Order: sequence, then structure tokens, then C-alpha cells
Amino acid sequence: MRQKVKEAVGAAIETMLLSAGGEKSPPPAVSVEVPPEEKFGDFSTNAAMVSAKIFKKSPLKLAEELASALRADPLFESVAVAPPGFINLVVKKSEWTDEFRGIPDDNSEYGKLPAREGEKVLVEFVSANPTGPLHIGHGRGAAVGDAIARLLKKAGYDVAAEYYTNDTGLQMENLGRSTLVRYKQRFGQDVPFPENGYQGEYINDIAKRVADVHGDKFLHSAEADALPFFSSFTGEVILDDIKADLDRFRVRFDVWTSERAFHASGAVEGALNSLLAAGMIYENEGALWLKSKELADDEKDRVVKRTSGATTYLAADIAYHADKYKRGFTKIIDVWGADHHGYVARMKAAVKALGRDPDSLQPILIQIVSLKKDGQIVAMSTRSGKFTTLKEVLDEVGVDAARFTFLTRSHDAQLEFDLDLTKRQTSDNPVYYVQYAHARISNIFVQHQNAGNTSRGIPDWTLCNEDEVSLMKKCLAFPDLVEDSAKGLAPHMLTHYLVELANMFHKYYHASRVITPDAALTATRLALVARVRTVVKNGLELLGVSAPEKM
RNA sequence: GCGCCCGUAGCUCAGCUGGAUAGAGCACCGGAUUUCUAAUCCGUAGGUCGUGGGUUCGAGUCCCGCCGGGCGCACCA
Repeated sequence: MRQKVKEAVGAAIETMLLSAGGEKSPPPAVSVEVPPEEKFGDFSTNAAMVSAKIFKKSPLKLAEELASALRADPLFESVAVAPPGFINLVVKKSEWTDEFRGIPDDNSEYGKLPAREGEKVLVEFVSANPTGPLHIGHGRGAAVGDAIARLLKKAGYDVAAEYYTNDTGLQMENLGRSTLVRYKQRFGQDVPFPENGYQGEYINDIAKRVADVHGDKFLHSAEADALPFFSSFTGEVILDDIKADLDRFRVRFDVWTSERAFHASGAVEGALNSLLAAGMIYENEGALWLKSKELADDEKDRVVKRTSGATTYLAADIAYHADKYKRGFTKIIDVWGADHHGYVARMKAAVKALGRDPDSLQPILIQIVSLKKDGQIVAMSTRSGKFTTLKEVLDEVGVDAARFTFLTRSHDAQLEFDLDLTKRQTSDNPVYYVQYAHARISNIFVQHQNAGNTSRGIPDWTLCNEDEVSLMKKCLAFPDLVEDSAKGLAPHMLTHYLVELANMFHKYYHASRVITPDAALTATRLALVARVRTVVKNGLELLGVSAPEKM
């Protein structure tokens, strides 16, 4: 509906431009939005205010002229002008009910926007190093990344979700050494634990598995011989756990990429060489540097190959992003932890060096999650083994509550996750509020069937009262929410919308009975709530939250 | 010291790319169910949008200074 109104307003402006004698400036950025209060109408537009300069008229006068043009449009019931120049539009009730009828009773496709030709989006997220279990911060990134991928798909983009594994390098060595030492300690050897080793209990478990399968086979071999096995074995075990956690969290990836593979295939060397040839990388003091300062106004140039000859993490990431573009993606979204924000400039520089538009790379920084437990903030660090794992959180509060909570906040606001509250809150948590709306509607149909009805009857939309039309309007905004939250990469907008919709429904449920003695009225209301349920269900689906029939 | 994010009700947070009288949940207090699930609904109360300037028809939103909190500033990842 918003789209229809937009077109009507756009057409009115265009007509005025023509009659005013000309294609002057391009049409300004006119916005059509749902006003803050119902008394201002269904939609309002700032058209007159933003184009007052072009027409060289006062906003109020221009608004009057546009309004009289819009009054001729059969779409509108009424058109009003309010100072300082808003045009408030009320759409005919029959237009609303006609469009509302078009929402399927029960169809997961509703809200899907037309496919966008030539747009291929890659969303890379989580991408946690396989050095330890996922913690709550990863959980937030997972929920947000997954919801963004779902939203973009719904908004018509061709989307792939991807996880990049840093399965090589110093940290992996460090990880392998940690397991190796634990392994030796199991056999009674007095070996000191590495200073920067991973101290988590899970390392012990993995050491035990090695001992169970291989006995003391590695006890006397040199560290250099044993380490590769311990590194890759530990990494694999942990990655399997990560995959299991993500699966339980309803996060799916289309592709798993491996840093090691980029090294093995020569892609890293290849990328460096071509950038060297292009003059984007230079040598200094025995190392290779990316001109990130010049390319993206980074604080300084960044090393991609050390004097030791070893490449840096950035080098692999350059090769990785070159690969992303080669695979035909036109938009690349990287979901990172906020502690990586210093990485944005150099990555943009890398993209530019590769000859791509830096704006096509869009890093999303997920702010810190602080966990509150027993009224206290819990500090977290993977290496020290002190953290609350995603698994623990899911065990306590459940997948639905965890996902919903993560998706209630904007990704760039810090989030305090109060474990006790979220757990205890089972009756008041917004997630249950929304789910309850779905369950309530479902139960209405159970009741209707229990009464011996086999058909829902034929709705008569002229019977709808004001509350019902309001509910319809809210439902019909769903595609707009898909569009807006996809465009803004902001799933929390959808979350808040669902709470509002659930609120409207609960109010309606309390005020009006759906099943009544009047057959036509019942049929109409059944048709209404069936569509409300479709929207709630589809909305929750985009957040990755279940829509139960019963609660 | 430099850079990024944040500062909105007692608490946790929305406020959609500048729009009309700043919202929701929790907590507190008071009410509502003979009828489709009370995990619900209705009502009261709660604010100098950290602070001081600036930009314009109009600022919680944009710009600058300051205060406070978080995160970064590697030939680590």
C-alpha cells in the first residue's frame, strides 16, 4: 500500500513539474510514511516541504496545490494539509480490504518482495576461530547475521550465508600445543602449560579423546612431529561442536570456507603478487605493505607479509575477499565483532586495491554483549577459558528467547543479556508475547473445528469495524518492514513491529469475539485473524523464532 | 594521545536515512475473565533525550567542543 501511495504522490509532483514548464531539477527525496498518530491519516508525506524550493513556493501553498491534485485520485478517501506543510492522506477503506484480501490465509511467501535482478549478496558471519566453543557474543553475531540473510532473501536478493574458518596460523599452533600439553599431563608428565595457551576445560576433554584413541603414541615424539596432528585434530573437534551449536541455534550456512585452503591453493600468494604488480603493495624493510593509508585513509599502511616471509591474517583475507568477488557477489556483508572495527579501513583499502567499489563491502559491527548473572557482569575471554558458552545460554533460556533477545537491539548498541531475567521472565518476555498471539489464533481455529465446522465460510469485508481495519493496515505494512529492515540491515526493526502487531491483536482479541453466532461475521473475522497469523508466522520465521500452535 | 560505538523513564532498550504532543517492555501501584488460552487486556505514575554551542521552516536524529562508559590503536588473529 505504501508503494501505491508513493506512486500517486510521485505522479502528482511530476504533473506539477511539467505544467510548471519544465524538467527542472530531479524530483527530490520525497518520503511517504506512517505518521505517529492515527489522526494524521494512514500516510503522510513531506513532498511539499522538500520540493518547496524547486517550485519557489511556500511549503504550505504547495501542499495545498498538491493536495487538490491528489484529491482527484480515487485511492484516497481524504487529503488534508497540516502546517508546516505535511500532506496527510487517508486511503479508502475498500482499498485496504481489497489489498488485505490478497494476503494468503496460510502461506510463507507473504512479504516476499520481487527479485532484484543482478544483485547477489554474500553475508559472512560468526566465522569464529575454532579455538574454543561459541560464546554468547558469537551467539549475537549468529542471530543477527542469520536474520539479515533471511531478510535479504525475503527482500528479493540472491543471498548466500558463509562461515570463514581461520584454521591455520599461530593461534592454531597455540591451540594444538595446549592440547598436547594436557595430553602429556594426563600421562603424569610434569610439563608446564604454555603462557598463552587455551585453558578451557574442553581442551582437557579433547586430550582425553586423543589418549583414548591413540594411547601414549605421541608421548615420546618430538613436538614438531606431534603438533600438526594436535592442531588439526583439536580444530576439527571444536569446529564440529561449533557446527552443532549453530545447528541447534537454527543458523544455517550455505558455504564453509577455510583459510588454510586459500594458502594451499596459492591464492594468497597470487593475490599478493597481482596487487604488487598493480602497485597497491610495496616492499619496505623486508616486509610487504598494503597502501591502506592512501587507499582508504587508514591510520597507517599494513603489513601483509612479514620479514620472516610469513603472510599475515590480512593477506589471507585479501585473497578471501578477492574470491568473494570472483564468485560474482555484488554486495558483501561482513558481520564482525566490534573489537574488529579497526579492521574496517584496511579491508576497504583491500577491496579498493582489488579494483572493486569499497562501498560494495559493508561491515556490520556487532557490539559487545555483557552477560549478567546473579546480578553481576561476567567478564569473558576465550583464552582464559572464562566465558559463558552459547550452549549454556541455550540450555537456560532456550533458542527462541535467545534469538529474540539478540534481535531486539540494534547491532551497534551494546547489549546487556541478563541471564536470570531472561530465564525467569518466561511469562513476560516479549518473545512469548508474540508467540502467544500466534498460538491464540491457532486455538481459535481449533475451537471452530471442534464446533463441527468444516469450512471457514465466506468473508464479507464490508462488515469490518475500525479496529479490524487498523489491524489490516498493520498487517499490510509487513512488506514495508521487510524492505526497510533489509535495506537498513536492521532485523530489530522487524522485531519491534511484531511486538506492535501482537499488541494490536491481543487488544482486538480481548475486545471482540471471533467466533460468534453470526455466520458472515464469524467468517470475516476468521479470515482476518488467519491473515494476522500468517504475518506473525512469517515475521517470526525471518527472525528464526518458532511459531507454536499451542503454548 | 588518536580512532570507532554508545549516553533517551528507576532498569533494559526502540525512535526507520531531519518531521507533528519523545515510545515499548520490565519493575511499582490500582482495576478487568459466567463466553475462542489471564503467557492477555485497561488505567495511574515516571523525561532538561549526558552537557554547551551551531546548521534551518523544524534537531533525540546532522556539525563542533566538553563530560561519562565501552572497544580498538601489532611484522596477532
